[in-house]
Amino acid sequence: MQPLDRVNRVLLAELSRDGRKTVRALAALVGLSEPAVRDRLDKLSRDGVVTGYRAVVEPRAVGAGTAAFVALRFSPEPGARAAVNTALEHEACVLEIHEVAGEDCYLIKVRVGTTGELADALDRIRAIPAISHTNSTVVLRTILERPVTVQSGRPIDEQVGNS
Amino acid sequence: MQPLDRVNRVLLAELSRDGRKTVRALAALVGLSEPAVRDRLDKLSRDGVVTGYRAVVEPRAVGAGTAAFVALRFSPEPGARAAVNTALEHEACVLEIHEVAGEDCYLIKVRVGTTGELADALDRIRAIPAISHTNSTVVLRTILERPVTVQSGRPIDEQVGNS
DNA sequence: TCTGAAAGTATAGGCGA
DNA sequence: TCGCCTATACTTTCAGA
Repeated sequence: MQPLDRVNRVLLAELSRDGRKTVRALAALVGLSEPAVRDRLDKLSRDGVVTGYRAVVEPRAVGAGTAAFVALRFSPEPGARAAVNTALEHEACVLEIHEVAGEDCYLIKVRVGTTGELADALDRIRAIPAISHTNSTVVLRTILERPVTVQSGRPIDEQVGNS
Repeated sequence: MQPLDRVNRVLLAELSRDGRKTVRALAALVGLSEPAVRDRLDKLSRDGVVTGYRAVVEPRAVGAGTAAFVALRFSPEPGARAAVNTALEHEACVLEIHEVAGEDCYLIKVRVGTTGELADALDRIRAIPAISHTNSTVVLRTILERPVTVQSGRPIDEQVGNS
């Protein structure tokens, strides 16, 4: 996980905005040949810097328009954590699980279609044995939701000169 | 925003797993011609069901390995909301802004490289005029982080028969 | 729906640090 | 050895019939 060079930062910045940009266009952008860019992309994937390419879907269009954040507490018994993780990961509506500092153990993000489905999901989550307490925050409206972005720095062709 | 038919659900399920899958491969998967699939994809983009294609980047590799959720309260003056939105959106580290039910007004998700940068970001956020109160929850470890997924239902070739 | 031209991608072989 | 190059063969896309 060494720091990325400028070329890789440009490639990542570009692909995190448009994941279908062609290798050819990327090569022209960074001033390298296509095979060189292909090699870099392969390496970024192999190294786990790029974890995948995805279509981003509007949640409301696919029955996931209702979001909530749920703070969880659970007993500190050995094995409880693994059991909780497994149970939560099997819930398709649980999109994020974060271990957090503070009184709560986990903060999770849930997406479902309706408040009724949210109620059902919470029932299932509360039924997970080790979990002792949940505290839900329902999202009324999502104002911004954007992916991790990469700062590309100055464009490649300004690298030299231009004091 | 009518409900998606089975073919579109398969296309979305596939592209949300592999956003670089070729139209040809998708066409073979759903049993339609390439132009037909191309038309469907164009329409899904036009209709806003697919909002884009992106490379997913490992946050730690690009200096965004530290996450926090920050609950915000702000004065209910007219105009305050718009000012807060604008100020938050200009912070590159603010990845999500959710308007929530409950005592807090907003719940936002922040990603930065280090806890020092987190402190700086919080200082800037607290300096936004209308904001009266912040309550941060620092993420110690992210256990799961996955995109909205689409249930494809039964595979296309099982549509008929097979009682 | 088909088909050929254009665009994009993969692979092989070679060069220089 | 590694990263990059050129050249070429192959695949995919797209527009017109």
